[in-house]
Amino acid sequence: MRIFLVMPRKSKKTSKEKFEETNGRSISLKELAAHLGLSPTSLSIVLNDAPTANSIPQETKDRIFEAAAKFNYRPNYFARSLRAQRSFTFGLLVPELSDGYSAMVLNGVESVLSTEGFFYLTASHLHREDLLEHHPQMLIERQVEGIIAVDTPIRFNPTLPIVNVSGHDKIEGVTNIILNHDSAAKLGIEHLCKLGHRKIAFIKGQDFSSDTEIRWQTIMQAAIEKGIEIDDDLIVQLEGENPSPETGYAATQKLLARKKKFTALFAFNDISAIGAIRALCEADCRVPEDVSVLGFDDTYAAAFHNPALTTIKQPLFEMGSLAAKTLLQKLAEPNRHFAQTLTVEPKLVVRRSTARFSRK
Amino acid sequence: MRIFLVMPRKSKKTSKEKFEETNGRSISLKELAAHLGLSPTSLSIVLNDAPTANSIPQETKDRIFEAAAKFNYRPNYFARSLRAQRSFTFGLLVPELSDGYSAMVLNGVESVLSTEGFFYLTASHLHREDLLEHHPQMLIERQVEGIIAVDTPIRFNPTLPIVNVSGHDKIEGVTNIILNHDSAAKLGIEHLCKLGHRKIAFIKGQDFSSDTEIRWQTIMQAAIEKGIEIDDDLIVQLEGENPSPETGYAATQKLLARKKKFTALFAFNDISAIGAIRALCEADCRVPEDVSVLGFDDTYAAAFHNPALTTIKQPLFEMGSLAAKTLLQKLAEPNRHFAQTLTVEPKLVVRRSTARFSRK
DNA sequence: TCGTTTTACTAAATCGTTTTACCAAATAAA
DNA sequence: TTTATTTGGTAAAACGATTTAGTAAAACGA
Repeated sequence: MRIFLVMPRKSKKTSKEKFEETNGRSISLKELAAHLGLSPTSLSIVLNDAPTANSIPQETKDRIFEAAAKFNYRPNYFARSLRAQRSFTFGLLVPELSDGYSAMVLNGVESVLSTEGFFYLTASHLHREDLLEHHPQMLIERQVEGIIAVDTPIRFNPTLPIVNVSGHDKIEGVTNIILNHDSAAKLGIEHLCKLGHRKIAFIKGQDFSSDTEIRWQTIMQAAIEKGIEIDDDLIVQLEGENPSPETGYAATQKLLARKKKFTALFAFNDISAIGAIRALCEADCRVPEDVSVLGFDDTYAAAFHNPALTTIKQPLFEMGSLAAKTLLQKLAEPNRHFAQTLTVEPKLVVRRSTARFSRK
Repeated sequence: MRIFLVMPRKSKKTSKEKFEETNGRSISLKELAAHLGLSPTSLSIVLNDAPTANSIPQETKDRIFEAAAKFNYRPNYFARSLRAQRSFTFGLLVPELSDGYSAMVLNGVESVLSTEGFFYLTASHLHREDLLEHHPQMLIERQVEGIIAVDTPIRFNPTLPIVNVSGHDKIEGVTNIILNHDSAAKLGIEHLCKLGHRKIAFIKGQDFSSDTEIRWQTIMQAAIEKGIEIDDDLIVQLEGENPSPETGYAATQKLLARKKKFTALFAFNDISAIGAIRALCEADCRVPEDVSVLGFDDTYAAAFHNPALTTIKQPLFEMGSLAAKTLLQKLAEPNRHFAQTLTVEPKLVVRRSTARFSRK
């Protein structure tokens, strides 16, 4: 079955004129067929360029195309989907939209889907366990053909193709799109090392974040390789679901309360780095003169923060578009075996929040 | 027709167990009916609690409910939608997702829709004229029951209910949800006045932003009322579609190049205020000591910027939920007349980016 | 007792496509 | 001339629900 996304446009009428021609109601195949004195079957065959269409003379085809254009015929989405058992729709599971992270990924997803005639339904789970179970069910009921999860644990039976952006669980049938965390950690640690930092504090992510564990593991590894000692007192963790810098602010206050000296802070992400900078400022620590702060993600907030954040960039848009492309491929080739992980590369983006450590 | 969103849950089986009972495929009404030795009609009547259902004895009803629960029966979305001519879906038109503004509105929309069994399809137009025409068509083809537009001009024939968040065009059938811009402008201007500012610079929005014109008009009005003179040389306008602070940065550089003195800057939104602060910093203007900067929107970025932004808060989440509620009402009461505009109130949020003007 | 109403259902139409299975006429091949 | 193939279509089934228009039996009323 060939899906015709775009009807041949011969006439230059505006949508308004067409609207009036069809009296405001969209025309059905049956009506169009009646108007042409042909059967719906013939129209369907011609409009979809089905195999049988070669036996239909060009002249008839032209008549059909012309009428379809004139009446602005569009196949009814439900009828077609019911028949074909296809929805041309994906489900998107995200924690929350306004954190900057998911939105960037969605942009990438949409950029691919819109050229393929696909749409997507979004569901935010807010890290709530009940929604993590319920939303996927609802999406499946809506007949989505696949699911793209973003920073979301898979708490349901994967009966359809799934791509998980920043997913780390190895589940049959689920492709994870992940950052090369080893590289990311090395980029971060080496950058701080080169600047002379040895006492580095860390903000770990919330337990519910998919990347928390791997990021922490790789950072420890990279630190060991560089001979950096990680002091337990210099580790704090984000708490709570607030998608604003608030959590990073609170965590850093806790860190400062311990009165242990550190010259650099490696935050879990840009959002928490921004919160951290606020806490540091309030404690009369200058960034970067007294403490260097390193973010993660490179969301829009990073470049224009004051001071501009040095950060490890994740190619979020590309991760979104890769997720969409992969899922489309999975649909196109259901029997092909797909890699369980696709890896993308991070980049160090040096701005103003990190600086050489100078003993005072 | 009553739509049963939630099936009675008698058994405590996990979704996985149920999955195995039905052999992985979801069961159809016909199959379920055959299994019970009844007609599909009877099941439909009972499950939907149709008027005729009173003539069915409770015992039979129980059998039906039980079997439906046991086999985890779900009505096929396409079949039901085809028959009922309903999609339980809205279309959302946004300029872009990752600017913080649209995402907050979408959060509000989703919070309402998810309790009503509705989903939404998102389409980003990036302010491109072709997409402004094309996307609504695609959404309508997908049979959305209504459209919520966010900061988006209506370039199509409104054949279905529409709510436009921050829309200002008066179009029959379109309800605009707008901020009380008079209040907003007054809040901003009065705040700056009280702090002693008289030479105020302004960043206007891009021409494509729905709020640009009204915001500018109301600000001028408020300035006149306060006896503030607006110097043409102190007005700059955002240019380009970049959703990052970049545009505000560029605009402010242009402003500074004019070498005209000003003590406060009223930006079009938080994003551009953040860009402006960067430009001011680079020009060795301290914020707020030398120049006060006032933002607009109160997105997540505002509170934790350095310095924290004083801003005019738009209740974006509420605007989204109000939009969703209104659109649902429009569907429920197609003949009722709805107000052409619904107004929400701004709030002044005083933080650190504005301060008293002190002559040096 | 007869007619009416209520009870407990069901057959068939419908929503708007696509697909399968066919048919009649014309043309080509043997 | 007969048979096979191509041409140019169409009728009907299918997708999976809901709804309309019934029907047969039981209960009720007069």
